[in-house]
Amino acid sequence: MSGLAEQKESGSARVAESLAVAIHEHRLSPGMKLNEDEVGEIYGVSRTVVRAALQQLSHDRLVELKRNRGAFVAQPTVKEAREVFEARALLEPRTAHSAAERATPEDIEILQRHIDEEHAALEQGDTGRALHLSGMFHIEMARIADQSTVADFIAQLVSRSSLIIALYWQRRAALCESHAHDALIKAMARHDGKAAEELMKHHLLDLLTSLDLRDQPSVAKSLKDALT
Amino acid sequence: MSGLAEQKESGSARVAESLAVAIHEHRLSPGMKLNEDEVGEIYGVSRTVVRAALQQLSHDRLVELKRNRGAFVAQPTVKEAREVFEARALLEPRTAHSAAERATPEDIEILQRHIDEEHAALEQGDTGRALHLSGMFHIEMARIADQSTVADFIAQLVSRSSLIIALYWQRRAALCESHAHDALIKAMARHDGKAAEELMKHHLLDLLTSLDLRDQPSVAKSLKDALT
DNA sequence: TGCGCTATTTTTGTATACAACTTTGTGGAC
DNA sequence: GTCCACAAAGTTGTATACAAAAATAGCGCA
Repeated sequence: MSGLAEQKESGSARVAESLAVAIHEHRLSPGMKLNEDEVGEIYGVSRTVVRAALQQLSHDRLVELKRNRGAFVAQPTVKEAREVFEARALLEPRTAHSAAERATPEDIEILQRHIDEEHAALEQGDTGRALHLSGMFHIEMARIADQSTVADFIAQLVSRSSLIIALYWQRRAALCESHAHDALIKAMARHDGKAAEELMKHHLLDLLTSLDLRDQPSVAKSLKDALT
Repeated sequence: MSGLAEQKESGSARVAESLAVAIHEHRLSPGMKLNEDEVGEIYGVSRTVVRAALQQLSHDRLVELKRNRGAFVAQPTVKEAREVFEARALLEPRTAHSAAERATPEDIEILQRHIDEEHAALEQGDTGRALHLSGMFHIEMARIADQSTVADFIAQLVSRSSLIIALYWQRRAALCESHAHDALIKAMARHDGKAAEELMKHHLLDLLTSLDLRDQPSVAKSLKDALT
């Protein structure tokens, strides 16, 4: 599938996607400087497209742009982490409610496939892929709810959550215990909106409490930030 | 204030802001093509900064970017309009609740000033400014709630709402009857979170029902769209 | 006259060149 | 030896030049 079929997306989209994956997988550390020339060299593109990609990632809050200073991998603070999950708590439970009421058998099938792949990835120890699929589950749910505007917000929040989880992860088992997703899909299969809403609410709470948000991130943006 | 004091923001931010205002004030019609050379000439900047501005506006959903085709002023569909207000209904009532509980006397003062200016603008017939201030009221409320992540979403939704209202506006009086904001500020002054939440919920419902979302937008994207 | 193909023009996508700013390194004064 | 000023290097911000794609116009043909 990655041979020569797709060539439609623009260069900046490709670079942004690749950088986003690298950030999610924690290969790019929070706070790391993203030099435009360097990135351009790596992907074989000019600074023009690198800048477009960085601007896009900046809007997704995966990188922070500082005027005349450059782009840095975002380093969500504890406050920001809480805010992201509070925003999700506002959006996702009622979206799950709608999704449960609207879900078709095909939708359930798609979600079930996501869960199965997630399980497989976890068993193989590929936590990065499991995390990605776990996020896709949430995004797919918003799509089922037929709320593309909310879905866009959720997609952004899920993306930021991945970075947050990578930063503040406390215990591996809490990654997004597929039990929660299993229960959710069952509620959706029987179109039990209220149950889905409650399950999602508690799922997000569990996710939040599984993070260690007591102290500041360990990696500082700069030495000054760390030593003052 | 517009003489020579501020010169800090980048060119693209300035262009984006100016275009956004023009779109909100309906001076740029939905569907209108935004030629990069033309825009650049108007603002005396190169296409480079115009493209950056357009990309930013695209992320705010105020313009639509079509690959190899260019940028067009967004033309929200009826479905999109409903979705925007449904998203606001998810976010704003509970944000108003938090804001009411946290609001300081200074916060109330700021909001009151917004309302006063809004009243003044309405009496002067400057509906564009009134609409802008009305939106600022909602954004300020999210700021008071100390939820900058949610505030960013609300800011984007308010911005899109302005365009939607400009498109689907039915009756002038419904613009954002300041009565609703007056009642909200009173609830906040007495830190009545529950009341603020309910008021916001109904305010948004009123806003939505004041729009004429029965049929498609009247302005076509191009002459061809209109005549074929 | 109407249709379809090709050539031209226009516009966007990308690369490169230059200017402005920030940071860093060096040297001198105290 | 420390601090400040200034110069040098490096990076970002912007403008321009070129390539690729789309829109348009002109022509030939039925």
